[in-house]
Amino acid sequence: MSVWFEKELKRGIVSALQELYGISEQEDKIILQETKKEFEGDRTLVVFPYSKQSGKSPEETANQIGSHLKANSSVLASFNVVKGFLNLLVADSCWSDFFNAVNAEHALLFDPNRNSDSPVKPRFLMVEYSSPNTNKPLHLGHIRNNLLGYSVAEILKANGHQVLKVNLVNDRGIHICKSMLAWQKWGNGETPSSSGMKGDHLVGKYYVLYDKKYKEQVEHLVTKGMSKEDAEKSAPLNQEIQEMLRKWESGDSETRSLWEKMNGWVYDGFAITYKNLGVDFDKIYYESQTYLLGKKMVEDGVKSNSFFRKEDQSVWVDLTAEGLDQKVLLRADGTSVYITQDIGTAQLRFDEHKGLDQLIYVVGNEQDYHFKVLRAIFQKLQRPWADGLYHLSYGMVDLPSGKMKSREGTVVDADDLMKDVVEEAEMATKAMGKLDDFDSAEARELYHTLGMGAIKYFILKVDPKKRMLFNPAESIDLNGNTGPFIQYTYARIRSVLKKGNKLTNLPHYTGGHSLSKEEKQLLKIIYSYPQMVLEAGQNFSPAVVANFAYDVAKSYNHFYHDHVIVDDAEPQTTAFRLALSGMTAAVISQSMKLLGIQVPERM
RNA sequence: GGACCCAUAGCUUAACUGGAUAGAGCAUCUGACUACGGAUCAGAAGGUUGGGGGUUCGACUCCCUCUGGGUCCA
Repeated sequence: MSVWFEKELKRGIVSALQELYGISEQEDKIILQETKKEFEGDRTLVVFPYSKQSGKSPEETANQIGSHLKANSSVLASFNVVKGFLNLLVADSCWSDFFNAVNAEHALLFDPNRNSDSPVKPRFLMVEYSSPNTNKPLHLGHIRNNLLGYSVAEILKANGHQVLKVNLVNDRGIHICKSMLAWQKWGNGETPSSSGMKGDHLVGKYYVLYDKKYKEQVEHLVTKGMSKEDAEKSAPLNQEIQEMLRKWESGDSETRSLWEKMNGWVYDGFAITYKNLGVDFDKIYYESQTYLLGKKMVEDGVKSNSFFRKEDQSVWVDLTAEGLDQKVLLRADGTSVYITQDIGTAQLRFDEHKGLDQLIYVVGNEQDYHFKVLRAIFQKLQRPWADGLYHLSYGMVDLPSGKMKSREGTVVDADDLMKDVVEEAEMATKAMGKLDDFDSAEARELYHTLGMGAIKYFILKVDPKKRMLFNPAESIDLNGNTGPFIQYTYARIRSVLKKGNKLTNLPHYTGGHSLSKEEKQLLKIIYSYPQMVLEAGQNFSPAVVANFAYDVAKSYNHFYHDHVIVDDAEPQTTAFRLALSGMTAAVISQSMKLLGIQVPERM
């Protein structure tokens, strides 16, 4: 397909370098960046690196390459040189050809291999995200995790990969027992239906209650003269909780059935939260089902001398050669630690899914060390897939008041937060009085779309690696660089298209429309969609997609402001602009979909 | 004690992985067509990219150091 001028430019540059200076350069090594707005041109070649080899000044080198290109390429309209920057202006026909090709074949808009000779090799990937504990409800930190995981999975799919979304539920351990014990002692048989509470919140309530009672006991002992450390150990609740964990591990039927009952409540609650968040999973793993495999693997590792046992019977791995520390894998009493179950889970996944290339863990950056260790362990065990373990590490969400602590109740609850932003969207929409003929169900759906659009965009537009600040007291913005701004632009385009569709005498666009500055700018951005998806996939960054969607919306609004789209007197221009609007809407909708954000037809 | 991460305008943040005059939004001030949707658009003001040194034709980006914040490992 001749539409794709970049290849031709690169080819031209390669032969210019060869013929002018005898420099052999690979075509895919040539980097053409977008020309900055202040300068004339579409693509820029930085020639500083070549000027050394050419023996000429940067300016002269750029001029020579430019002239050579101009003489040998039909896609180049003109060029100019500023210092060592060679700015290339592409012929308008390139953009028109692109427009016509997409107009005829809509799927070209999103084809990941559209601008490239070497298609991305499809891979088989697994993305683990969410990973909640069953002792408390989801909070703000989980929201970032869920949105990131879901979006990254969608982006990778858009790159042509096969992707499995999985969740790992931390459903066992001492913290789970705390809620169970507190409920048993003080719950009086309370259930989600008897209390009207969401199951995860109910269980979370008893987790907090346990902690409160436990602290009271410890304090009481301390006032009697015991040291804090001893008090923490000998508090009656601590004794009981240890006993409960032992019972659980030995499979005591009463403990197990309480555990199943309460976890069931939590799962019902999570299901609602996940639904509201709009995330889902292809498969759910439970630590209670994988930790034994982890233990077994650790024992096997001792036999094969990958790990070693200390006198106190605890098992360790020595990673000092890899620049890490020694790390416990099994405690002296034989109980497993965090990483034990991760070992089992990873092994299970690669056993279950033959051909899995990469396992991507979406987990906060406080676990950076943990995942370095995990990978080093599998390298030590010589698993061929060890290098396929990838930790997608993201920054914490900070509150103005400092860190969230669930035991102290200083958390931003996920359900509350979603409710708040949806209400915020409702108030804003009502204030604008745009509800016209919405019935109440439609209106509710719209509030949800807008509220969730606001919070999702707000979180995803920030580079995942960076920690971000979230102030729940200040309501989420709806104007400017926000989800609703993009949603608004989409709804507006749909509205224009509707008007255009009513025209009875509208011809099919046959060409000949000469591009205005704004139209060309919009086309350029639309053109870059596959490039953007590729970059987002390589960096595991929804932020790239979010910023792109904003650029598209902004660019469209600019165009919209300066041009009349539907004009009875200009049928060809109208046809062109309607088609361009349709492409814009499609690109916005698709980008937002990658972020897990819906776009409304009206708002 | 050891290791890792972060710092950009009053606030929230971009910067194509070393390129041109560091872009946006919010907040502030000024302006826009009797409208294809004003949740829009145009403009003003706001920066020694935490401080100092180094490498380079060129540094927010790489190296060293200091300061401040955060995290992890015994």
